[in-house]
Amino acid sequence: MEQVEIFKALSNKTRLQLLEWLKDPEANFPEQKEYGYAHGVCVGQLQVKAGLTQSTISEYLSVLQRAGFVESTRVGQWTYYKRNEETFRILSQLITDSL
Amino acid sequence: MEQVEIFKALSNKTRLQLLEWLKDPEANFPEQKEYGYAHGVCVGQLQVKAGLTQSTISEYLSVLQRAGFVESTRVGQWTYYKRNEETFRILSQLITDSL
DNA sequence: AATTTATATCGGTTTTTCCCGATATGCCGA
DNA sequence: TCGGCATATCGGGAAAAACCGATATAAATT
Repeated sequence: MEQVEIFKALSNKTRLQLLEWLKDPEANFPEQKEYGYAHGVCVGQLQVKAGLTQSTISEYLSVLQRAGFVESTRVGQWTYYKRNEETFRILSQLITDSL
Repeated sequence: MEQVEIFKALSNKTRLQLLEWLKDPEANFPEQKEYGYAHGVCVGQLQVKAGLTQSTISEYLSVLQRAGFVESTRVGQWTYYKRNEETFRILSQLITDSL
């Protein structure tokens, strides 16, 4: 992934918001409590909270995934997304080291 | 400055290139040796090296300045730009702390 | 097999970004 | 004060991004 693509992924308010929400699924998505948070949060919950259409959120999650900020797990008919903290650490390091 | 604006400033190949060149003015802009590097590199040098028009580079430097990545100094008819390392440190910190 | 539910993908409209040429501004030397 | 040089700003065309609604796919339910 190109550096510039990484930053593009972060250049959108909604996408930043999704990443922030995913920092604390329990607090931000209590509706999902009965299903657990092991693999993160499913697309539908994120979509409702963001208030944009399903297609848009799906696309945004895909952008974040291509940049490495989230990973997805398919469970039955649901796709769960959770943060990949490693990528954030690497990015932080990249900024101090090579930017 | 909004977080998203910071990342937008970094979402362009040429702007990232400018920041990289400014890390080592002596190595990347030997033509400017006789004028010194105290205040960084002047717009014209950056423009020639980038191979885009003067207006584009001027605009890009302005974007980087608004985001805090560079600062400018006017000396006679020249405007010199240099990196503001503090901003990079803050951004790196922001990513580990709040992103 | 048919229906429902969750997500992904596709095609299109609007907004934003990229990058240009032309022009304005500001500083300098003749 | 004029002409020239460096930079900034302005207006615009082309490309990309931000969304949307419609449709496709895939799994679960009947």
